Amino acid sequence: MTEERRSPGRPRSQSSREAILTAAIQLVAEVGYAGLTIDGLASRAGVGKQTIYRWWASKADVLLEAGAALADVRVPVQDRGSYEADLRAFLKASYRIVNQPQMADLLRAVMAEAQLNPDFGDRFRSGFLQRRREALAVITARARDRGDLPERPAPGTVADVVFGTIWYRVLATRQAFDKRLVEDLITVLVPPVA
Amino acid sequence: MTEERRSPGRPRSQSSREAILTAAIQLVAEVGYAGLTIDGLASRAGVGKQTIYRWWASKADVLLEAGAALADVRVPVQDRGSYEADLRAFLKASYRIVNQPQMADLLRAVMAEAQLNPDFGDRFRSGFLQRRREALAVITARARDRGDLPERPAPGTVADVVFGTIWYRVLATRQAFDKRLVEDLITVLVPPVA
DNA sequence: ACTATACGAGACCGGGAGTCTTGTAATATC
DNA sequence: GATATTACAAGACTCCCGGTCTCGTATAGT
Repeated sequence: MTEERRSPGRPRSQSSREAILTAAIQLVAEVGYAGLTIDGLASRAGVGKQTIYRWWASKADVLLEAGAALADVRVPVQDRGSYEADLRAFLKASYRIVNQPQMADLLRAVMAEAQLNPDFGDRFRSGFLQRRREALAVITARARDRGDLPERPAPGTVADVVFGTIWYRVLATRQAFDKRLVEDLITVLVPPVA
Repeated sequence: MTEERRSPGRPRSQSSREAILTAAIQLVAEVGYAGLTIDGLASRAGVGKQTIYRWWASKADVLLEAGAALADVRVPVQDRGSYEADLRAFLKASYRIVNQPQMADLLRAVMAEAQLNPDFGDRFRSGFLQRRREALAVITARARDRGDLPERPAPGTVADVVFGTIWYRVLATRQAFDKRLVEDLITVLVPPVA
């Protein structure tokens, strides 16, 4: 599909790219997002500042790409037979991602930057948040076809509740996203017997 | 209760304090939190920078205090007879606060800063987020006494779901917190018949 | 060979955060 | 009233960081 037309000139250095992504994840964990500087990132990665600016629009875009690599644990959307089973699988995959060591710090940094930098905010919403909602929408759409989906709340509200609760724990209470929360969310979103 | 022991020296200027809080709210709406500078804030308020640094630890602390003033619409905790009625009153009061003109921008700024500045994050959590949770806890505790509270989810999860969903809309989707969401949250949290 | 692009290194500039200084104003105590 | 104490507005000052630019070099296609 992506048969890249090779243009003349020196090609992009993949080793530099990976060094930058790795250094970004490390540095956010070490010094926090506020302490993360482009100079520090460049020196840790052993690259020139210009190499960062050439490929990314901001520190946050570097982190977003690093996070995508860190979380390529694809959220499963296979049919598990029922809305409840599908939802449980989705939630478990989500906490597997969120509970990765440096992932919470990374998510906090990226969400913060999205509030400060409107352009990045747009990229973050359309390139990350929206994709997560669409993954969940596959599950609710299937449940609707199956006749499995409760009347209320609307699928959009399901997404608001699921992602809202997870993000709130990451940003606000800093509690772990544990299996207990998975079951509580299912209790709340899947009607008892119907 | 607060019979302040007056110390010698010129007292704090209340007019400067109010000018700073007002200017902070205006400027966040005008130039965004990222564009809000201490110099700009001081000059808009007609005060010296030192006056800001003397009373607040950061821009975000100014905003937090300004927001408290803006939202002194106290969330009602009167007993309305049932868990559902109490919860509905709480949610309606919450959206009345969140939907104030400059409130969403202010909340976004403060939550972002809480991720960047750990010290402010602690103050924000204990001085704001925790208080909101406690207000809601009054309602769930009363429901428990009344025999009105569902077994699941636990009160803590109720708070996670309520505040999480609201914050997610503010930070992520930027959808309005409307009456539709109030009813959806009640549908989700209050069991149909019990 | 020639052109085009990327690279690491680092100089450079502008702006904002935070501190400090100066001269003045307001209050308590004597 | 005199003195001590604290707050005030204004602005100078330093430091650090983001972002751009320059330089010499490296790696590709033509």
